[in-house]
Amino acid sequence: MKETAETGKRTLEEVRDDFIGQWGAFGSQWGISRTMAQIHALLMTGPDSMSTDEVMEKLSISRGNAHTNLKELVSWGLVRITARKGERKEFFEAEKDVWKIFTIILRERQRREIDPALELLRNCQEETKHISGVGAEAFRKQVKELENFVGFARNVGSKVDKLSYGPAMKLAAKLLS
Amino acid sequence: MKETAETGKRTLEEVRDDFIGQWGAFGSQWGISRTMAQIHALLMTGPDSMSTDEVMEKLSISRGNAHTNLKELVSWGLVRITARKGERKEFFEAEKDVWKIFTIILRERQRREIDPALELLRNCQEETKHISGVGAEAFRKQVKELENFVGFARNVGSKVDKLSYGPAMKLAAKLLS
DNA sequence: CTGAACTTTCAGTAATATCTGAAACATATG
DNA sequence: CATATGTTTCAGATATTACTGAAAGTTCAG
Repeated sequence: MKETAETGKRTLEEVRDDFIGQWGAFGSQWGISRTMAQIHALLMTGPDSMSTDEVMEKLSISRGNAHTNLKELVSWGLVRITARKGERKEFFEAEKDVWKIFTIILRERQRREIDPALELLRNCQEETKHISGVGAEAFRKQVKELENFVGFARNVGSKVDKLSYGPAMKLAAKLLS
Repeated sequence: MKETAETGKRTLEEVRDDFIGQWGAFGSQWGISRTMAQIHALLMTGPDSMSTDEVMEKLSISRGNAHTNLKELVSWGLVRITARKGERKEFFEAEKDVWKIFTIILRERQRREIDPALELLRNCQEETKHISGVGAEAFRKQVKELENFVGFARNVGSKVDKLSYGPAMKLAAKLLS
């Protein structure tokens, strides 16, 4: 926690760099790479779009790393490519609307994790249908219950995904009351 | 996908081992270690509690690894230590109730990830309160919005945590209608 | 107390995930 | 074209995380 000697106050740049670093650490606790989360934090909290070179510079990372993670963010839909007149370079700007960010991540994780998990659970039941015995019963029962729950969670997720911020808040207000 | 040559059907053990393996892979996409997820899957889908040695044997892992991850599961509250009469060893049994499993994980992640994130967001606002300029405005605005959203999500999570399965289903039914 | 049964720790090793830097590729400009 | 500018790829290097196995620690029965 670097700070100016005199006042005990840190500059915007110091606070922001700190934020970006820690946000990256959070990201890596999830399945997201540290750099991807950092770039997202960088673009999200800045006023302007940035080029690959600016991102490299600001985060002290290699071109390859910057490139790969920027494109990964674009593929998630969390970052868009924009143009600046008179410039040939690509510039990147982040989605800033938190509800949109949330639904994008929700959708992506459903697709990448929930759906395959559901399929696994269904297959396991299908394949052990014909087997009897205490072991098979225990296995099937638990897998069935997991499937019910995961399927249920998936439905809730899909529904929430379709909501926009306002209605979602209203619904939550009801829940929280 | 090993299967018996004659029938095209796999045995319970084959299907279950496959399930455990894949469940472990899902776990490692989250912040959970592969082994921890595998042990949980193993205990959850079996009819009986198991000793450390049985877990080692079934998953072909070392004693140290089995031990560490079993204790980690116990610290999460996903696994309990039980005794068997006439045996000095510790036996481990998993929580099987899916709603309980869900709320345990929810609570643990709130504590480990959401709360620290909220603190970060609050600090960042506090520390940049006094700074002006377009960069500072953009930063503060975005951080504020993130804080609102994360705080909101935390509240919803806490509320859900306190629900039991029945009421939760009812609520969800309303949401899904 | 002594040894057997069991649990815990941890230094070293292995596996995995991530990053770098440079070369290949693509495209626009004069 | 030839060159400059910008993008993409990827083999090798590095960093991070997880695992092993053996030794030390603990507990209990006789």
